[in-house]
Amino acid sequence: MFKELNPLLHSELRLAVMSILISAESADFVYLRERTGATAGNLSVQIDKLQKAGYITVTKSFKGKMPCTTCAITAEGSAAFAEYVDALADYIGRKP
Amino acid sequence: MFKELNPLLHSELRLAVMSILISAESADFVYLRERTGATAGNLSVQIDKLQKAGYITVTKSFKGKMPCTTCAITAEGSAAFAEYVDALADYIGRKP
DNA sequence: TAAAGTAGTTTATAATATAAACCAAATTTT
DNA sequence: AAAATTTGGTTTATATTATAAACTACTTTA
Repeated sequence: MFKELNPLLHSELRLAVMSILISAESADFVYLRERTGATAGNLSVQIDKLQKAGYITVTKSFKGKMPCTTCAITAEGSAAFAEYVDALADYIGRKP
Repeated sequence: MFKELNPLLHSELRLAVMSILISAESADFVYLRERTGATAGNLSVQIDKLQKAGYITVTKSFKGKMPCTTCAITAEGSAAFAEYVDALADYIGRKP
């Protein structure tokens, strides 16, 4: 009955990041920090986990002279997100 | 944009328990353990947390000679669950 | 009556989330 | 141009959480 909830996605901040990237396709560190309201430290750690899981790609570049970290969702991340949402339906009683 | 996800409900097992109690109104320990697939120890701890939060009531009795722990959702628990589901919609992009 | 099962609780440990402290480079202020 | 501040992060320490393993108390079965 209850499907397992992917623990990598079952985290408030990582879920928020994935949620943004699902519709934005690409977003930089500062944007993600502002949209989620997270601290930079926390965001840094969670981005790292999502990247290591292969759910997002992280690209480092410069915008002018300032460093810029850009994140984008991968096909794998997109699929995992969809699966998570589907599993959640069991718990919250809303069929997708 | 992203509402806070009630950390008491944002837990796989506690969410499963609440989900069952939302539709069952009352369920005993063994039933909850079987439905969720959780270990008795974990379930015991999580039931305790939900009770302390005022989200469920826990009644101890005997079925024949065997002890029986029965859980039921409270109005407060029901409201918190609804609020959690509503907040989740922000993250998973499904309006309730 | 000994062994095995039931219904849990307590406790120890592993995993997680989070913020605080830090760093290097860029920018602004004096 | 030196000092102070801001920006864009990372690392690390700590608090919280989840979980299983070990335990208790009692019951049933062989």
